[in-house]
Amino acid sequence: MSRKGWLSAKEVRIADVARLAGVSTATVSRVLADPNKVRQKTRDLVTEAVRRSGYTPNSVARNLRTRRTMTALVVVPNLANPVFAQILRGIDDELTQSGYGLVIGNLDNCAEREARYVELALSRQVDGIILMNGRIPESDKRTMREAELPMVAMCAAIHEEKIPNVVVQDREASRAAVEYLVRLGHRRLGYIAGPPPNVIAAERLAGFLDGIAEAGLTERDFVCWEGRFVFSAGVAAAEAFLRLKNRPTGIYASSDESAIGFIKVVRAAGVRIPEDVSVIGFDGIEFADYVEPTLTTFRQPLHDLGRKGADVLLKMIRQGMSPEDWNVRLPLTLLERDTTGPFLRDPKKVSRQSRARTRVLSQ
Amino acid sequence: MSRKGWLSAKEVRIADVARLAGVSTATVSRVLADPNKVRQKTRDLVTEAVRRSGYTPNSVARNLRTRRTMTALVVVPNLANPVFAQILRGIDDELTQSGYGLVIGNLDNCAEREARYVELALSRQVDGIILMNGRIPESDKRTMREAELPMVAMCAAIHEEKIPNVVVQDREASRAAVEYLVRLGHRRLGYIAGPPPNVIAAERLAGFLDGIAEAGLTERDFVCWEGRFVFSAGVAAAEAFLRLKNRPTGIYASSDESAIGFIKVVRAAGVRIPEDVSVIGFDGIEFADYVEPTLTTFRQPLHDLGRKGADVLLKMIRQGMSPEDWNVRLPLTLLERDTTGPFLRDPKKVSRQSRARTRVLSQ
DNA sequence: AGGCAAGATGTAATCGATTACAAAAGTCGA
DNA sequence: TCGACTTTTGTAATCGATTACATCTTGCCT
Repeated sequence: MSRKGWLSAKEVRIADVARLAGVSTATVSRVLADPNKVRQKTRDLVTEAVRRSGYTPNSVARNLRTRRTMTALVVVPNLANPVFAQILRGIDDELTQSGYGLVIGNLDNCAEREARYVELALSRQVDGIILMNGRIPESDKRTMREAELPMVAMCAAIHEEKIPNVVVQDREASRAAVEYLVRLGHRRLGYIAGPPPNVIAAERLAGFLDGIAEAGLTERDFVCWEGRFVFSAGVAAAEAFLRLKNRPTGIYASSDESAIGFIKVVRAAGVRIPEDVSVIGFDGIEFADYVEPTLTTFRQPLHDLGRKGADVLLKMIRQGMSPEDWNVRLPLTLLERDTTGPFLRDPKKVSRQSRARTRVLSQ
Repeated sequence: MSRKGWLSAKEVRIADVARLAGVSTATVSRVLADPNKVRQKTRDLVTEAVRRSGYTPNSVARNLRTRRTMTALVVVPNLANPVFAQILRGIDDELTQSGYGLVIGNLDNCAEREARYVELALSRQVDGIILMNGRIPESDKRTMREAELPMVAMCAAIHEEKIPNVVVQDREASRAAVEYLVRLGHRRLGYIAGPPPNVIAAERLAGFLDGIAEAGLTERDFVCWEGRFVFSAGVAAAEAFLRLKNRPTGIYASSDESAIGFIKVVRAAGVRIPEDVSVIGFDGIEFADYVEPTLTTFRQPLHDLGRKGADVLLKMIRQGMSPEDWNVRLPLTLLERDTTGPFLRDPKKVSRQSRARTRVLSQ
């Protein structure tokens, strides 16, 4: 009952191949799934019939019967963010290697879309889910837990049983960023935060405050600006910064994009980086090495993070929901470049040394 | 016959809902598909049963029966490239609006993966395909044409019947870029190309040559460097540039990333932009506005391009393969910023004026 | 009340594979 | 050559929805 136009061509089914090869559909199926199960001679017959007919199995039918789709759903808050793009590549590599495919669900910070993806998952179109959005409605969590669908949370610590977290050491690295600025002599700091409801943003903020406390600083020694991990957030922070009478000399931005936005604006206003103000970012996107001056930042092991997340998901899918604790927290690397320098009481002409150092965050 | 662990929970099917509501499965199905087809009273009964049981239709089964998946496959060469990320958002918006989902196939410049996606498409897991890879093996083209799967080519002119192209005016804009540099007085030009097998790269190169011819320049007046649209390509081009005795003063890079990579390296070598060398890019990625100096470039209407591509695909899916010519070629916008300036015979101290102009490419 | 059209619901076939189970074919030693 | 056992193949049920067609209600007009 082929439809209007484009399906009119011969739609070849497994039965056609079976007829052509003079065997049953079961045999054809077996040849395709596990060739050793059928005799060499029959196998050749079938293989030839498949080739001649140009048969491709209908995987929708297969998925229905096997109750598996060999596909995982990955929900990202924002595809345009290079951080997620890199993580996705890691996930993709790992899944592909195991014969799984992936569907990417882009939220674009639009809650409404979220429902669509929950739906997708619940309707058995995928075998598991990786969530990278920082906040998930309670109702959805409940629904999905009830559906007992394997699920891992990345970039967003979900404190739920049965949902492992695969994340980086956001809090520790944030603490270390402050420590780094303090060690350079900065005693008045600024922080460009992430969006408040986001769990990662909260972690990094906590780390920042850890560092503040550790350095013996108080509330009067720092300023916080709210951001959304994007360029424009840095721009807004910079504008606020420029209005201050008593400006911080050390800025920690919780994302590279916001660091870069900040730098652009303050430099345009005549502020020198790093002579007047040091800036350190977070993420380690490729771009950070192409701005002027090159951005000091903590690099996330994005590709590894993706692989690890997919690895954990695959384990859950294959072994069923496991009681074991599969939480993972990967360390970051400090890339010390040109936007940070020692605090100068009297910033005059300073010859900038060019660097090329990289050291691993010690914990 | 629930599997090992995670499927042991009650798997609720349409029959369960039907029983609960005291109606047939047909009625339940109708309520879900088109509520007006059933009487108010029955409808309420069913709705309530659905709610109570927590039923979600199994879309794999539905897809098998309806022979549609309401899903499109989008193949991209490189997810990490912000150009594709933006196009994807446009595609996603359009598809979502029409109730379609999308699967993203990331090639990562790895031909082997390509086969996977052809397979995916052929196995009826998607209703249509959008291809953004610049080169598609002949064999695949044939296979897919035979399968008569709706397909549109974006960012890659495929000269095939039944495969509409939705692209930007690569060639025209390239020509205009040269014209722009020439009008500024530059008579010695450099071109950072894309990867040769890529159709887009070829279009842009052709446009560059158009511009050269139009300006009355000859082969001795320009240099070409091969690239791959990425940062590192610009870096390599810059190194070659620096080795030249008679350097070009106007550079046209066929991607923003390569322009940015180029600028970073030549500036480090003491070349001033735009006093010594003018650089114009192509793409208009957000990032181009955050480098120093801000990059003059042709902006692609990425979001619109994505929407348009998806729109054409949906038309093909809904109306069948059409003989009509659905080719689309969108215009670009010149963003005139700070990396370009007039040719200076004797480049001394020049006060740079800050700009904020944008004008639309006239064709 | 009777008749008829329109509307609502149910029955059962169908989509295209996989796979449990049964049946047939092959292998091998006595 | 005859079981006994293993390997290979076939038959038919199954996955979970949709939908053509048949049947049953309902409403309305005379």
